[in-house]
Formats: sequence, C-alpha cells, structure tokens
Amino acid sequence: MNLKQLSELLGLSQTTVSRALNGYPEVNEATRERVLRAVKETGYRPNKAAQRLATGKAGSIGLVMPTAPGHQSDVHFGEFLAGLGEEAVRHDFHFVIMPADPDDEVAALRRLAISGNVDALFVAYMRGHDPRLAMLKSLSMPFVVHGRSFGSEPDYPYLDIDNEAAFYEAARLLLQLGHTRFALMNGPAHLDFAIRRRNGLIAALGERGLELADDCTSHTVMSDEEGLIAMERFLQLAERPTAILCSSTVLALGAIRAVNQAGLKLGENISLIAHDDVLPLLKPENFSVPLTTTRSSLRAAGVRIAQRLIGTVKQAGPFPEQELWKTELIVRASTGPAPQS
Amino acid sequence: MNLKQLSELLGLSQTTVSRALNGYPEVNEATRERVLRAVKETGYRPNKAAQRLATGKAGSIGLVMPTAPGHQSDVHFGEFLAGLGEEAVRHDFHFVIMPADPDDEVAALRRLAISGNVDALFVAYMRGHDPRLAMLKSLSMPFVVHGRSFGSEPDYPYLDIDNEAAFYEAARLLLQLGHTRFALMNGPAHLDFAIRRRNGLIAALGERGLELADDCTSHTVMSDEEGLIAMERFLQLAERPTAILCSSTVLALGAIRAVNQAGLKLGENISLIAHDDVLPLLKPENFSVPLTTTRSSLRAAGVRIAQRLIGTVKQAGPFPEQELWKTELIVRASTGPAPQS
DNA sequence: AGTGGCTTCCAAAGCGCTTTAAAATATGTA
DNA sequence: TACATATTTTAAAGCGCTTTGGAAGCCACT
Repeated sequence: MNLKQLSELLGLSQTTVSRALNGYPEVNEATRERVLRAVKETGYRPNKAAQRLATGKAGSIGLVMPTAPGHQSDVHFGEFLAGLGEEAVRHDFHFVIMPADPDDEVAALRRLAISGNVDALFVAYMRGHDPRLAMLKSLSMPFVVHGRSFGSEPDYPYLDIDNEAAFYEAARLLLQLGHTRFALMNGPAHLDFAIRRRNGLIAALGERGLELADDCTSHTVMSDEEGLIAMERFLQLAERPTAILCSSTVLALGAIRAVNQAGLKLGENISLIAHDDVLPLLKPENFSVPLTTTRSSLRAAGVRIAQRLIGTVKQAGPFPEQELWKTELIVRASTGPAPQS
Repeated sequence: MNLKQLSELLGLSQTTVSRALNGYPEVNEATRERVLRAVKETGYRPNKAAQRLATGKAGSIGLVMPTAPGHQSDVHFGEFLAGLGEEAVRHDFHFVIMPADPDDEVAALRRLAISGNVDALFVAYMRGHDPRLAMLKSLSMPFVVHGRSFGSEPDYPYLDIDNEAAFYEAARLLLQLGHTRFALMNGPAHLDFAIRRRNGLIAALGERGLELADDCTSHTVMSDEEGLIAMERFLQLAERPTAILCSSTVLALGAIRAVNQAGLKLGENISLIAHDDVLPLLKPENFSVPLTTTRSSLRAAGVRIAQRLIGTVKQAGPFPEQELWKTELIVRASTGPAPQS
C-alpha cells in the first residue's frame, strides 16, 4: 500500500492525502478525518526512503562508534548511548551508528554525514585540536559535541563538564588534608578531558609550589587492568605518592586492587579521588572502601545532548550553544589525612 | 554533486556511470577507469536515500535498544553491540537503533521493520514464548535471534549458547565437591536464558535426588545491587546454601560483597560459579578471589550474528540457521569442597 | 552487401514521497 | 448579480538513483 493507491482508494489526489497526513492547514477537516480513518484501516505507512529523498530529513541522529577487533568496548559509551536513547524514544528518533576504526573517525564521520542517513551528528571522544571540528563546521549539518577540543576556538556547540575545575577542587581537598605527593591516573593523553583534568591538578599543585612528576602520571585506556598496572608502578616509587587522582571509577577498580595487594589501606596510607560518570555497574559507594568522587552523570549528558540535537532538527526553539556543567565533589571514605612518614 | 552532474561532466549517460560504479560487466574497462577517476576527483558519493528508494536495500541492520528513564543501562548490551559493530564495519554496514520502552519491544520492532530503514533485524532479550517470533516470521525480512524462545518451535534462525548444559555442568562440579545446598541467582524469570539455566541446575540436582528451594532462587535484573540483596537473603536462611550459581559476573560482584560483609570466605565457606560473558570490565580472574565461571564471549556472538545477517542480505552463501555454542567451564578459586558443618 | 552476434552505451521509466503553481470551488461584499 | 477573496483540491515536477529495453557500432562470416 503506497500513497498512490491510498489516494486512488479515497478518490483524492496524492497531494491532499500527503497534506492531510502531515498536518498541513490547507485541507478540510472532514477530508482529513476521512484520510486518517483510511490509514488506520489499510495500515498504510509512508515509505521512509521516499520521504527522506523528498524532504531530505531522516528523523535520525548519527554517531560514530569506535570499534575494532582489538578495541575493548567502553562502558562509558554504552551508558551515554542509553541517555541519548532515553530522549530519542520520546521523539520517535532513532540512531544510525557507524562503526569505525578509532583511527578513522574523521573519515567515518564524513561518510556518515554525507550518507544522507542522518539529520544531525553527535561527536564524542574529543581530542586536543580535534580535526573533526573544521570538518563539522564545513558540513552545514547540525551537531553537538560531547566535551570540547583543547586548543580550538570554543565556537562550536558543545556540552562539557568542567573537568579542570573538577580535578582542581579534588586536588585542593587532598592538599588541605596535608598531601604533597600526588599522582594522576588519566585517560589517553590526546583526549580533551585528560588534558583539562591534568591542567586542573597542576594548577592546584602550582598554588602550593608543588609539581606533578612525570613518573607520577599515567595516561592509558580506562580499563581496570591499566589501573592496576599504573598503580603498581606508583607504589614502587621511592617517594611513593599518597594522593591519587583517577579519571574513572573503572581505573580506580584496578588501582584499588593494586593497593590491596600491596597490603595498604585506602583512605589511610593512600587517598584516592576518582571521577564518577555514574555508571550503574560501578557505584563508588559500593566499593569496599567507598570512593570519594567528582561526579557527573554521563547518562544525563546523553539525554541533554539528544534534546539539543533533536530540538535543532525540529527547529524547536533555540538552545544554548555551549554548556559547561559543574561536577560535584562527594567525599566518602577513600580520602583521609596524609600519613605521617 | 550528483549522478546527473557527474555523468554530464564525463559526457556519459547516468546509466553507464551507475553501472561503472556498481561493477556491472557491460561497461568498457577504460570507461570504468575514467568514471572511477572522476569520482575520486569530485568526491562524488551516491545519495543513500535515493539508492535505497531505487533498490529497496538500505545497507543497515536494525535493532531495538530497550531503554527508559528508570531503566538501567546494560553492560551486556554494549558489549554485544561492539561485536556487531566490529563485523559491520568490515562490510560498510551500519545500525539503526530504535530505542524503545522495554514493554513495547514488539511494536518497536515492527515499526523498525516497516520503516524501510533496515535490511535485516537483530533480536535479543528473548523471552519464553516470545511474541516477537510470530511477528518476525510474518515479516519476510531476514533476522537472527540471539538466544532462543523457550516453548516455541525452534524453527527460526538463532544463535544461542547452551545455557542448560552450562549450568548443568557447573552444578555437577559443585555436586562432585560435596555440595548439597544450592542457590541460584538468575536473570529476570521471563527471559529464555534464565529459564534454561534454571532447568540445567534442576536437572543436575534431580539426578542426586535434590531440589532447588524457592527461597534459594532469585530472579532479578542483573545488577550488582540485586546480587548483593539476593545473597544477603540467602545468607540469612537457616539452612544456608553453600553452592551458588550466578547468571552473570555483574550479579557476582554484588554477591561477593555480601559474602565478604558476612565475614565468609569465598571458595571455603561458600562456593560460587558465575556465567561469564567476557565483559572487559569484569574479568573473573581479577576478582579478589578469582571466579570459577561458565564462559562464552558475548562479543564473539555479536560478530557471528552480524556475519550471518550481513551475509544473508548480501546473499553471500547459506548460513546455518541454528547455532548452539557450548560454554567453557573454567575452574578458578571461588569453588571448593563443601564445608563440613 | 547482408546477416547475425557481440560489446558498449543510452533514453526513459520508475521507486514513493513532497511541494509548487495553478485550478476549482466556496464565501463574502458591494 | 457580479466580482473579489478565501478555501480546498489537484496536476505535475522534482528528489537522485537503478534498471529495462533498445540502439548503435563493430566485427566476422556467408
């Protein structure tokens, strides 16, 4: 059943039927009712491909999912997607997910954009000086970035959390507790959030005349294994750090294993603050020693970004172009006064 | 740049250019080269919507993502998706993800199918007597089910692991170790895998004249909280179970917290075997007491299902309709002889 | 020269929808 | 009643691609 058949059945033109369905005003209310009833009876559904071809709109937002045989899947990604989905389902939008090699994200994004399959783009895993920004701007397709790109003019639509402030505040707390030897377990060095969190920590240390040593910094994929390895390395240093800032509760998971294996007590011998993306699987309050965290819900960010994206496509009022969310610093048991040594 | 412009530029007809691009034989090799070169230079990309309208093929596979404001995102889903993606990227396929309320999956699936946005469907979270099967069969669109539907004729294409055998074998091991009081921490009772795993356990117990008590069975969402709660309940029973079968390492995470809090030792006072979906985040060997598990990679299943789905769409040879993977029983430290009481 | 068979190319007809421009009909006003 | 103005409907032109059904050109063979 297509539009032509339906209109013949009704003795109307395709135009009128199409208009009746799409809520145009220039159609008699009685006719509209008649059309709607016929649609119900026949189970007619407009062909999306044709609709898309005619309008250029697809009712979908596109995103690139980094993946590769060796590439370990990222809980953060899933959680964020859940947020996007929660909002999308309210507006009958869907996603087009383009899987792509992590080294090929620019090209994948371009392919996705020109595929004509999506109305808007969502972009994550931002890097410093991210090359995708220039491409996105040249595209004339709405997009929202999750995060920012350090070193680029912040003139693009984004939603980010204040990573610098988060780790600055976290470091301040630890400084107040008397800690002087800090370590940082961070995400991959090229990623924007990693750069900013590091800067936040360095700024706080700088105010006290302290520095962040290179051998007290690790930049890795945020898996628990890497957390374990990094922490083991820190613990073997002559001047062992007593205060750890950690970019994810996933990293913290491994880090804490290392702490336990070394026979140390979290919150006593060693203090740790992790950033908490509010992953359902990894609640900081459920750790054997509940974790002090900087918190911001990844899922909430997903919801908000979907709102902005869909709103823009539907031209539903203006949205703020740039949003910077504050994180919350939540003190639990993994932080304590610096040990006397 | 569209086909018309490109063909004018080349002084060829649209037909010839289209054929040159799609590898049809009736075009001179020299002309084809010329076309290909022009494509490179101009950066021409065929409009997908038009292609789809003309061919009816979309180059994408559809799936429903259960989501709702309260609905906690599922690590298993993300991991599986990564597997699908890994394969899809090899064939330039993408996904169309339709977010849907978990109670609305049938309707969502139908919407997705008739949307014309997808060539094939992937279906998961199978239930006993799943109503989606009948709908899928009536659809004349290729699909593959992950899991099976207990109580339905197994005449649909699926990939499943042998859940019954997995828990049967796991229970046998614990029986051999002398355990007699068993408990089961399972997924939601209506889901197929939960039904089968329970059956596997009951079968093994039955052979020894044992039964699975109702108060030693929990069916919950597979979160660590629920694991904690269930285990706490088990531990308060007068006849405390000493052998636990657990449907996910996520549940085990919470369960083990309860065990620790009760001052019990895993592998001594209480033995536990969990099913391991090989989540990167939750490696059983990294638990403080490494976990004995039944193992089967969710991600590998994703890859395989994508293969079958894409292969079918591309008509690339026949695939087995039904596949049942064996799980591996891997013994680590969380299982030990039944305590003498 | 005429015929048949290849190879290579093309014009044009869709695919199913939206939308423009115009026609038909209804309504209001002098 | 006649005319201008609203309201409602329509025919037809796309959107950008694939594919059908020829046609043109070329060759070899009678």
